[in-house]
Formats: sequence, structure tokens, C-alpha cells
Amino acid sequence: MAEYDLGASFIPALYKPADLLPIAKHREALLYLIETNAVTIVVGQTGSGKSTQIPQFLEQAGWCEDGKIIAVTQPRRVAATTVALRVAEEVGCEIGKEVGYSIRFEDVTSASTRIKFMTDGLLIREALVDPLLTRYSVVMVDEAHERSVSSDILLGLLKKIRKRRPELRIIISSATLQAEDFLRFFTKDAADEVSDTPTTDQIGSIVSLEGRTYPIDILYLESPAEDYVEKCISTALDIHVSEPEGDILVFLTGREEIETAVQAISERSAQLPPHSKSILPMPLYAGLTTEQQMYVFEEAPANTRKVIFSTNIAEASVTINGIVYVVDCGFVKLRAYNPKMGIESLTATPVSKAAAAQRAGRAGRTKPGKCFRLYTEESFRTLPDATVPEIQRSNLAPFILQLKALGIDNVLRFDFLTPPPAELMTKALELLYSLGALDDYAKLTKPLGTRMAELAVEPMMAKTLLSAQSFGCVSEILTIAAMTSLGGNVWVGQEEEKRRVESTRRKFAAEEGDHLTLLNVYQAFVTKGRKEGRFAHDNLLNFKALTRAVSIRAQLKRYLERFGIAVDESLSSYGTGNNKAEQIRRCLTTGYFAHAARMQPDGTFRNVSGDTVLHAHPSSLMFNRKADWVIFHEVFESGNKIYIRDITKIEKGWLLQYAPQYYQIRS
DNA sequence: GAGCACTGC
Repeated sequence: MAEYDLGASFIPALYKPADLLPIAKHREALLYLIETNAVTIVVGQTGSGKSTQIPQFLEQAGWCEDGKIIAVTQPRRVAATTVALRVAEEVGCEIGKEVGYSIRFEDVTSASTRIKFMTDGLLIREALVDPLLTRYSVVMVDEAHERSVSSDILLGLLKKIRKRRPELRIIISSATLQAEDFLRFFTKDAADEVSDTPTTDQIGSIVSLEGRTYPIDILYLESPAEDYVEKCISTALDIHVSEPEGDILVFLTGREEIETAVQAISERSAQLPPHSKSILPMPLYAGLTTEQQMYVFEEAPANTRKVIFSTNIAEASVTINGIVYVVDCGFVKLRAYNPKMGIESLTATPVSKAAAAQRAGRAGRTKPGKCFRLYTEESFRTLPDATVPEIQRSNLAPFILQLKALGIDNVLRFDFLTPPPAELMTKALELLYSLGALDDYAKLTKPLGTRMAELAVEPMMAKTLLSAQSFGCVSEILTIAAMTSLGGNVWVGQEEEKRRVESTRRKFAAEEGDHLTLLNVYQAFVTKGRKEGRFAHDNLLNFKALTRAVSIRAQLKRYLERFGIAVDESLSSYGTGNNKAEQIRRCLTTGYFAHAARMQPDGTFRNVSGDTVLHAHPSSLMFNRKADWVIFHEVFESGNKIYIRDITKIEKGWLLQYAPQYYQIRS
């Protein structure tokens, strides 16, 4: 404790010498554990230095001899890059030399790289080429407690690899709550392999590292709040009036709530008592541009308290200094997947105890803090311990395809940390079969299935891309694939005047629907707007997203060329009624036949079986146009409506032509 | 007739 206080009083916050981190005194013990255990679970509090120090300890202890590399995986790209930069600085090397990182589109490593930070998804991809990950002597899976689909799958793979490579060392960083689960996962049914290992090493053990956080007072409501948005607003104002200095972070569930709260604070701050400090409300959610997000990191003007209304983005992805008060509304929007209808939804759900603890922890980063939970202590006790892992509530088709490509044929018996519901697996297998990626024996087809697995787009788009050659529209589908991967981030300016948004979009509109409109946008961007930000700005386009589309397209093109598919980049016209447009629409149908719908006289859509009402999303051209049969990229439920987005007109006959079995089964 | 939490290859 004394060391803790000393550090706090004498060491400037921006620079903490590694020697003074609590982890330093555990160095020898940690190295011994890793040496003698195949699997080490590290329970480290925020600020324990685990992600930055452990790789350096390992490197110094000789784990990189004979050219082997230490891999550290992160769930997010920003974490992979920023942690790598910090370690490179501590080591005193240029980034990309001894310490490097690798994320999609950015491989900053070299032949001399010994410590490599990367996203967990990327390491799974490396396993496609090197199934035993032989380049690595140690793999550290950081933030495994977040339970993303890719970190779960990576752990399953590592467990399998370990049986063939007993010398591989696996380190898993976890929150307290789940450490035992991880250990049990690696220990169970390990008994039968003891004969393979000459020593009597145990499989794994858990080690805890203390962090550097300050005490946090947790306060609950005496009785439940009726309207948590209103309660968040009034609580923030109460804190501002009656609590000492320090910024406020308020967790809400989405954009709409956040904008409401920000506006309410601006309005009500006029009624604050005279002589009181000002209060500055700020929104924070992923949909904002980077520039807009940057405001929350700036120091507030003198005599002003910042109050940041944020989504879950501030729970793990983003750290803001100076937060002393946290207000937790008790809810989070979580994705769910309905395998029967193949529809994703996003619903406000009560947070887990682990998430509530994580949110509260955001208050104690710089000094002792307070967390106001806008629910009763009794309802806190009824919360689930942890959020349901993502693998149990997602469309699994992309991951099943990856597992198959890794040679794991019997995916139903793959060793999952938590097995997904059988229904999700069945649905994914059915889709992959109907796309032709799997054969009657559920084996990956060649070359279609193996190629689909290699392409970094979802299976329906992968199939579309691989059909494009026979329709003579490879270049156009490449663009459409890149544009749809942006996930609705193409347009900006939803707060702009609606009429202006409409007229601006009309400039790019194609009669056939959204996919061809996206193609027009991209072509205009690369011919006119790539160099000057003005073009994007004037046309309400997201410059950053379009630049990303250029990279994605280039990467997908390289894949196709490797498969021997020629890409003709000559700009041919594909205007209304011309044959190119029809070929593109036919090609899209070969991948998206399962996403077909027909417009009803009232302007809504019905799916093929007719049992589900679908609404064109207001961002779609088909929102206010007439159509008959269409295919769509995406379907999701929001509020009490089911929306479809990125919609293109097709002919009914094409469905039977390109997916005969699929539609026979259903008729 | 009116709007998606967060990641990732």
C-alpha cells in the first residue's frame, strides 16, 4: 500500500516506469508459472501492466530464441496498435522492429519482430496458413473475459493445438469472475494426454495481479426509477450542484437517449443556481465521426464540469481521463439472433454484474470516485454474473466456414468454451449448404467452399463475389462487396435537413436499388472525390468509410486474382435498363436468394413464405419507391418493426433459377 | 411511412 501512495504522489501520471508497476515484483513467479504450466490464467486489474509487461518478461527470459515470436491478441484494432506502440517505446525500439503489430490492412512487423500484437481475428486467419501456429512460442489472449466470438474460437483452437505442440505456452488474461472457467476449459479431458508429456507438469494455474485503481463508492437507488433517461439527467445535475470537482460519465444505451440527455442538460443548465460552475454535456457513441468523438478527451474550459453521455463504447474501448463520477442506467443494447427467421435484433437488456463493475471502475482511474447505479441494490443482486457470450447469440455461418477451412469437419463436436445453441449451428450449416459451400456430407466444397472461407466477407457476399465472373461483373461486385461491408456508414449528416439529404442522395440513385446506388457513390468517389475531402463533405458522404472501402476492395481483389479470377477494371456503363445492371442483379441473387421479399400494395414487404412483414429501412431507396420482388443485404429488428436494408429489385424467376433446391424445399 | 450497442478478417 505504501508503494501505491508513493507512486501516486511522486510519479507523473503520464509516465509510469515499468519497474514501479505492481507486476514487477511478480516477475520471477510469473515466469516460473509459465515455464511449468502450459496454460496460465492472469487475473489482472486495470493498470496492472499485464499486457505491456508480460511479453517483455517472456522475451527477456528467452522465449524468442530460435526465431520464435510471442503473440499477444486483442479484441480491438486500437488496442493492438496502442499497446504495441507503448511496448516499443519501453523497449526503446522502432515500432515494427523487435516489437510490432498486425491488424487488417496494416502489418507493421519485420523479420526481427519478437513481440507481435494483433487482433484475435487475424491470428485465426493465420491458422488457415499455419494450422499449428508454429511461428509462435507463446500466445497471450488478452481481454478473453469479453468473450467475443473470435477470442472464444481462438481458445478452442489453442486447446487443440496444444495437444500437438505441448511446448506452446498459452496465457489468458481474464477478469476475476471467469478465471476458473478458463482453467476448467483447458484442464478438462487433459488427463488422457499426460502420456504425451514427459514431465509431470500441471496443465494450468491462475495468478492474480493487483492493479492501480482508487476506491469507488457505490450508491444505489432506494426505489426503482420510472424513466432511467430522465433519472440520468437529474442525477448528473445533482452531482454537478452538490459534489466536488470531477467529470461525470453517464452510461445510456443508444444514440437517441444520448441526444435527448445532452439537449436536456443544455436547456436545464440555464436554471442552475447563480455562481455555480457551468456544465458541459457531450455525446459519445460509435456513430459519431472521429472528430466529434475527440471532444470528450479535451479538458473542459475553466470552471466547467464535463458530463459525457456515452454508450458501451466507454465501457472498454475508450478511456477518458478525469472521470470521478459514473452514472449507470443499468441497461445495455445487446445483439440477439433469431435463427428461425434469420433476423438480428438489438434490444436494451439489463447489464450483468461484471459489466456494472466495469462501468463503476471507470470512476477510479485518477482518484477516489463514486458510482451511482440507477437501480436498487436488490435488483443488482438479481442481475446475471456475466453477459451471455456472443457466440450464443450470433449468426455463426462465417465462423463455421472458418472452422471447416481449418480442417475441423465435425463442428458440432468442436471444443467450445460455451457451446452455441444447436439451433444456431443448424441454421448456419443449412445456409452454408444452400450456398454450395458445404456438400451433402457437410464437407467444405472445392473450390467454392474453401474460397468462400478465405474471403473476408460474410458467406452470402462471398458466394456473390465468386459467381461474378460468370456474369461478367467482377469489378462491380467487388465494389458492392466493399461498400456493403461498411455497415451503413456510407452516409453522414442525419441531423441535416431531410430535404437536402434526399436531394443529395438522389444524385447517386439507381432505379434498380441500393446496391447499384452504392456502386455509383464509389465510382464518383474514386474518380472525383478521393483527393479532396470537399467532395465527400458536399455530398454528405463519410470520407473515412469510403477510404476504407477502397482498401477492402483492393484486398478482395487480391484474393480473387489469387484464385485465378480476372478483374476487368474498365469502367463500363451500367445505367438503367442496360444489360450490365441486370447481370449485377442476377449475380446478387446467387448469393442473397435467402434474403428475398416481395412488396405489398401498402408498400411494406413480405418474406417468401409470407409470414413476416418487413419494412424498408428509411435509409433505403426502396423506402419510398415501388418494387415487386427484391433481395436485401441485411434484416434486423428495431423497436417493434423488422427492417431490411440495402435492397435491389430482382425477378421472381431468378430465385428458382439460382436456388432451385432452396425454394423447392420450401414450397 | 421514419432510423443500429460494440467489435473484426
